[in-house]
Amino acid sequence: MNIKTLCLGILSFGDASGYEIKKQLEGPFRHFYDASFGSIYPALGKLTGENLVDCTELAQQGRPDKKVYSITPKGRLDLVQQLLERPSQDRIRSDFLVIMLFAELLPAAHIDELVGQRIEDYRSSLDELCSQGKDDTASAAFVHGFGCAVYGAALRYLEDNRHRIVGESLRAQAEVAE
Amino acid sequence: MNIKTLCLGILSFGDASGYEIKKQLEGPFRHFYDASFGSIYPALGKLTGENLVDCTELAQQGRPDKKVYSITPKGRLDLVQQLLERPSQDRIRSDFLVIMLFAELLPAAHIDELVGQRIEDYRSSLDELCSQGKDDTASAAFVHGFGCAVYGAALRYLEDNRHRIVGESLRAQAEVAE
DNA sequence: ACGGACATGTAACACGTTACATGATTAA
DNA sequence: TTAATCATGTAACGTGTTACATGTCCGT
Repeated sequence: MNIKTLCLGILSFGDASGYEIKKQLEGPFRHFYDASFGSIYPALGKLTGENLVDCTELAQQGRPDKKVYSITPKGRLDLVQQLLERPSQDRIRSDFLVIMLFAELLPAAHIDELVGQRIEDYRSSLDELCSQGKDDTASAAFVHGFGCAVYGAALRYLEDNRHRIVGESLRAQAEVAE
Repeated sequence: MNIKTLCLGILSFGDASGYEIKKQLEGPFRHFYDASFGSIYPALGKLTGENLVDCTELAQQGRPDKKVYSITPKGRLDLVQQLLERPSQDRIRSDFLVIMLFAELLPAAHIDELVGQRIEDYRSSLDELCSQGKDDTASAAFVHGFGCAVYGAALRYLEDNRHRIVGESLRAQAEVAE
C-alpha cells in the first residue's frame, strides 16, 4: 500500500489539505499505517499531475496558502483499481520479537523490563482503540475491531508468558555463572 | 531492526553462509522478518569490513566458493549493544485492512472473497506455526507462541465478523442501486 | 518568552527489493 | 528437458524518513 493510494482513499472521504491528511493519519488508525509530510506532499503533487485530484488554493493571512485537494472522478476510478489489486501478506514488524529471539544474550532484568514496557504499550494502544467505540462507518468499525482483537491477544500472551522468558533467561545466566 | 543486526544474530547461533542465512530466514520466523539476497550479501560484506564477522572461503566444484561466516568476539559485543537499544513500536502492516477501510467502494462479492482468502492465509500460517511445536530454545518458543496467539486472534476475528463487513457492503450497494 | 499548532515544501539519506549476471548439479 | 537447489554478487530502482528551510498565530 503506497502513500499515493492512501491519500487518494482519504480524499474519497472528503476534501483535505496535506496537513489535514497527516492529522487524520495520526488518529486511531495510525497503528496500521502512517506517513510523514515528506511523503504526503510529494504524493499529492504527483496525484495532481495525473489529474487524480484537484487542488484549490486558499489564501490565508500569515501562513502559506492552504491547498485543499479534492478527488476527481478519474481519481475515484483509479482508487478502485488500486484497491482491487491483490493485497500483499499481512505482517507483524516487531523489533521486540527479534530481541526476544536473542534474549539469552541479554541480562534477565533487561528482558523483564522490555516485556513490561511492551505490555504497557499494548495496554495503552488497546485502551485507546477500545475507548472510542463508535465509528463513522461499518468498515472503520471492522478495522478497528481487528486491531482490538490482535492487540488484545498480544497483550494477554505477554502477560501470561512473561515469567517463562524471564525465568529461562535467569536460569541460562545462572548456568554461565557456575 | 536492520539486516546487519539480523545476520549477526543468526551467526551468533552458529556459522553460516549468506545462502544458509537466507534459508534460515525462510523458516517459521519469516512471518516476523525476512531479507533478500540483495540485502544479505552486502550486509555480510560490511560486517566483514568492520571485523564483526570472519569469512572463510571453501572451494567447491562447479560452484562459487562457499563463504562461511563466523561471528567474532567484537561482533558479539556489537550485537549485544544493538539488542540493548530501544526497540521501535510493533506494528501490523496490512494492505488488507486498508482495503477493508474502503470496502464500501468495492463489490460485496469481492470483499467476501478477500476476507475468505485472508482467513485461509491466517489458517495455514497458524497450522504451520503450531504444527512444529518444539523449538530449539525457550526464546524461540516464546516468539513462536506470540505468533500463534496473534494469528489465532486475527483468524477468529475474521471468521466471527466476516458477515458484518460483507452484509454492510451489500446493504450499502443496495442503497446506491435504489 | 516559549512552545505548539498551523502550513508547505525540498534535499539528503537510509534501507531494502527486483532484476540481472553466471553456472554446475540433480531429481522428476 | 525442465525446474529446483546450490551459490554469490551488483546495479537500478522504489519508497519512505529525517532534517532542513520558513514564518505566523495563539495560549500560558
